[in-house]
Amino acid sequence: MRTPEENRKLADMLFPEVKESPEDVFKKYPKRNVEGMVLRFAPSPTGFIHTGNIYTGFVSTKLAKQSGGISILRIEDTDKNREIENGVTQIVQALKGFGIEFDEGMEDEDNWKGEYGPYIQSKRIDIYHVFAKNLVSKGYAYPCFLTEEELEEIRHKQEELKERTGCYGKWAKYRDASTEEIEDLLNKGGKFVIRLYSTGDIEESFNMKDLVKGSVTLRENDMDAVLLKSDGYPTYHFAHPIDDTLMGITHITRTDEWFSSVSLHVELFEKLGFKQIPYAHLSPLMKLDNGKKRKLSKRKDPEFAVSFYLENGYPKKALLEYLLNIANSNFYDWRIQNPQKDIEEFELKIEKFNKAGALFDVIKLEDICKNYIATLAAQEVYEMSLEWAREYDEELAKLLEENKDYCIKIFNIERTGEKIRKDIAKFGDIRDQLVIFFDELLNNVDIEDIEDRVGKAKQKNILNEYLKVFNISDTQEIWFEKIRNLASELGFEKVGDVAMVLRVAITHRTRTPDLYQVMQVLGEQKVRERIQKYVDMMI
RNA sequence: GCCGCUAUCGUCUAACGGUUAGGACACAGGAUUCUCAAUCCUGCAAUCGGGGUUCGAUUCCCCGUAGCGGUACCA
Repeated sequence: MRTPEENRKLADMLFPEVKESPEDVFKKYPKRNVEGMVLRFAPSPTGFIHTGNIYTGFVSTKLAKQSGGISILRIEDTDKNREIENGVTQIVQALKGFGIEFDEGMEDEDNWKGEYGPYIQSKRIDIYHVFAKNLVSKGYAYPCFLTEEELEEIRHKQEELKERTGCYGKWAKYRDASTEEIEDLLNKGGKFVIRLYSTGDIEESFNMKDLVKGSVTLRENDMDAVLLKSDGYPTYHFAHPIDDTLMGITHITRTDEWFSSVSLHVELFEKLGFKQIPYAHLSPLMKLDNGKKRKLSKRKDPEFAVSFYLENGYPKKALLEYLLNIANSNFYDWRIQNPQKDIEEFELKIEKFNKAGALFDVIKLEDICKNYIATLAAQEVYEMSLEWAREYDEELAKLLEENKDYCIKIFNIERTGEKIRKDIAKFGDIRDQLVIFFDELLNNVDIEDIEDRVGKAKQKNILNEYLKVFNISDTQEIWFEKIRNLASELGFEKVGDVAMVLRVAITHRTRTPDLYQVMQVLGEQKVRERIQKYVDMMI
């Protein structure tokens, strides 16, 4: 064991450039004076934004906002190996695309807003070093010179002995090394990391409250975890208590995978002399893989990349609704009762979060999307489709731009009144729905064959007769009356058969929106043309 | 292996220790002055297993089992 005096000397030896004390640092980060929750979303800039990121980011900003608090975007870029160019901008843009914005934090690679910055960990190295030095001087941390090979060796030995793997207790070779030995290694240029000098006992348990999980029992930590890597960057474990404390975070919302490290974090809060910030561990989004549930992963599940939803044109708000539904499943009941309200008005409750991970259910998502789009006015559908198309389907964008009024009329079919059509889940579906309204698109698709139902001669007969009575200004009642009369005159039992012949002649499809409305939108001339063309084709 | 968390229809979930275990999505059937969609109605379908505690257990306790997460100089 080193004496307090030796530890102070060691601290100076290790961090000669660090002059500040923790108190000095705290002066730059005054206590906040806010009523609500101060929450942070802290992703790594790996260049891959996944649905889980949107989920955590959305939930954090929503909780902060509805409580009258502050939301922060902090970037955790302490792993240089995983960094990617423009990673920060990508995250910011992706979140912004979903309407998720923060009160403080990074705005792109170099800029941030807020008084508690820097909001990117690579620019906070000097801060971490102040606390690391302080910990060393108190004997709560020490330099460790174990190489990767040595660590590997230790692990093998532990496995052979069936002991827990890791750097702890008697296995932590350098925790009680003498100052002389350390100095010697330093002089030889030995690479080192700074480790926690853990005083926990794995045999001891303690209780704590997690805002989502409730009361939990944990073993004390006894691992001499790495605090500062050999490149001087902090590990997540070390940066977390420091950043969250300095930034005045009131509740730590993070994904469940961190739960196992809570006891380590608790020990760090203690050793750093910080007040423990309460945790809320959010269960992760899962997917079914070969019949097994598992956490969504970046590498294995490209379909959970946010870009997937954007490319297919899932309405962003509907995705948020789906995520809200996963967070607090009573959201759906609320939505049924308040079909028109904005999700801003729904109050998310942290204690209602589900404890187990939820499977990501695309079917349910599509249901929400359909319902969402059904609440929009034709004009809005047009605008959103156009916005999407401009980015992902230029040809469609052109079509929409050149036929604005016509398209709005199309989108208005079965959008008013009692029976609202719910067949659009995503803007990627729009193109297919427009096909029957544009000759140039219609000519490229095969005509659905209904000869089995109604023979050619009869079809021809129906159409010729219909052309004689067709009048575009008929009301829907008269329109239908005419079809019914035609059916009985020509000896058809079912009105549907006659309507089907008309439908196929006009749209080339057996399944379309309300035929009367479709014809109204197409206009008299086009309807006559198409019917005539179909008749001529019948030989 | 070890540590921890979780466990209700296929999925997301609800149920002061007392309910015919409820709802939503999906699915199936029916209704609807045209097909599809929508809408309405009906149906299908669950408390992981075993022990306790209790008059009574989905609910509390224990033991299994399963799933998930962690077990890194990744976050």
